[in-house]
Amino acid sequence: MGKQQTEMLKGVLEGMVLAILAEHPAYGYEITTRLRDLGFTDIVEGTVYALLVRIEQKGLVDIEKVPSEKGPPRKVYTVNRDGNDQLEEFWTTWNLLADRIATLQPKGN
Amino acid sequence: MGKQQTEMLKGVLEGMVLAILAEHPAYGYEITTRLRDLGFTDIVEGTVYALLVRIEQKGLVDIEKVPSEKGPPRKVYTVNRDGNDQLEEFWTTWNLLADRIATLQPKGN
DNA sequence: GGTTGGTACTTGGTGTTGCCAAGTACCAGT
DNA sequence: ACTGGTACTTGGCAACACCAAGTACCAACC
Repeated sequence: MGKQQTEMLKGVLEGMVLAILAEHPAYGYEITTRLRDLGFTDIVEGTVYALLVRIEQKGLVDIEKVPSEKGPPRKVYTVNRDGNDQLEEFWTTWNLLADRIATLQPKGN
Repeated sequence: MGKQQTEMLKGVLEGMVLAILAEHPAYGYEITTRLRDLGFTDIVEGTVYALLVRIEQKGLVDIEKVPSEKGPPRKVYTVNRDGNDQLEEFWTTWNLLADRIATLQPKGN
């Protein structure tokens, strides 16, 4: 996919990752593959890890290190209270935006 | 609205402006007020003008200078062929994204 | 007749965010 | 030993929206 989707992801990817983590705790690599399964085939690992660092620094998640049998230890992320608040805010903002944009879309017109 | 919406607008605002221009040609100040009417009350003038310069340089619009009775001459923008292509691509990308995000939203699930 | 206020566009700098590219580390199977 | 999958890190880059201030033009007002 082109640059267009890249730009559109800005500000959205964080919410998506929080949403994924809200389903159940997960670690970076797992999240990446989950996103790929969702259709975001060209989201790069580095992007996800950087994002995880960011939401960690914002204090939206708790972290636990869990040893893996297949490689380095996993950093398992769990959304905490602040993370849930942020996630809710994300959904309201998103829905608002989506509604407004729908107004502009020449579909039902 | 907060930073969240700001980030979400990235890559979306351009499409919205193209969509507005596709309804009928318009000039910067007009587009800004139109966006405000749509609910984007805190979109700043400077942002819109900068965006217009960008889509002009990308060759997505044609420009005509029209004198105004109330101030400096208006730069009236019209979407051209490339602009329309871009707009269509915007809608498909947007709809795809919206669908995928809907998957993650714990509403109908 | 200078000042205010609305119209209309410009410009330079900033912060956030996702991408890119390369690297580290660990382990299993060949 | 070597490849390949798992798992995380890091440094530099580009795009985009915001911010702040400025220019310019005109009408109306006191």
